[in-house]
Amino acid sequence: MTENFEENIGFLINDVARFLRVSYDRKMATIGLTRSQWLVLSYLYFNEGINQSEFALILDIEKAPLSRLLYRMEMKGFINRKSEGEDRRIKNIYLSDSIKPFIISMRDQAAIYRKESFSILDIKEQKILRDLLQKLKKDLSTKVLDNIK
Amino acid sequence: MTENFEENIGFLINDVARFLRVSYDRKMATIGLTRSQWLVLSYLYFNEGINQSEFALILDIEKAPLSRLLYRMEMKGFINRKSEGEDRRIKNIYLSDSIKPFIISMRDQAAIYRKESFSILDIKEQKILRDLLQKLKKDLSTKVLDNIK
DNA sequence: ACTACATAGTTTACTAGGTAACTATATTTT
DNA sequence: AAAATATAGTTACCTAGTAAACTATGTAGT
Repeated sequence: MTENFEENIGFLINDVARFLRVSYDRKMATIGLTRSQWLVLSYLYFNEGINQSEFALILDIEKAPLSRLLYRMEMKGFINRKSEGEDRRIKNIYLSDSIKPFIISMRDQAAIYRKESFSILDIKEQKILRDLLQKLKKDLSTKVLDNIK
Repeated sequence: MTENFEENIGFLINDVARFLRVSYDRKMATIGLTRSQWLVLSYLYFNEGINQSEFALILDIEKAPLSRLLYRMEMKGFINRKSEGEDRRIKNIYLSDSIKPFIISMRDQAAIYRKESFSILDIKEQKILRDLLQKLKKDLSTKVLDNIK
């Protein structure tokens, strides 16, 4: 093969992301949550009352998939949505009382899992990786915006 | 927030992977292909006649989504599947004649796009990133297997 | 030969992401 | 004030992934 797929850095990033994602999902499934749901709950814990449009920006997904995700989470009783301001279009999102006690331990589990997942790299290597990824992410996000406009 | 999401290396990897994925998908959409379809065609170009189970292993996805992906690609006339061996369960996959001329230029476009995407990092940094990711991937894949068994 | 097990591929049900088109409500322009 | 435009959120349709249950076919054990 003229082009080496194993060396292809684009595929590599996706492979690593998928490994993390899949095994993370499996862990979270044992407590009845998906990765996306866990993420939503974690962010909400520090931003209760945020509206959907702002939340979509923070999570960096489109409003449409967020709408569906929140619908599912509302059905499961994890969150509630309220139109409470002057602007009746806006829905603010709140954690349900029943879910709050779980969030801290959920975040602890996630931190342990993350530590395990990256244990093959020493602290120095992890910092290098983080710096390179931050540089890349920043550059890619401006490039994506350039292409849209 | 006690936990810094911007510094979280797990999220970072997923963010970068998503940026690459989404803008890649947009590029490929202009020539009527999705990223998965492009990948299937590229691999097939060098492995015509492979069967679905082997192909799923190489692509590292489950047989179920591959089955659907190949179905869609067959409907679009990109590939054909033939049961030609002794074992009548096995389907071998071939590129259609009409698609072959496009594959080279498709791969060229992908290479250009990849070069652009990583241009913010110099060659040395790209090598460091690739090495760290390969190390991580190798370790994660064994960890995933450990968790399954 | 018959039974049990294994394998190839498909189908179904779920989560999750994208875009596009839509409704309802606000805001701006004229 | 009315018309045009913008924004918040939803719905519909697409791709794509996991998992589990299924069909059809092969293989191995007894």
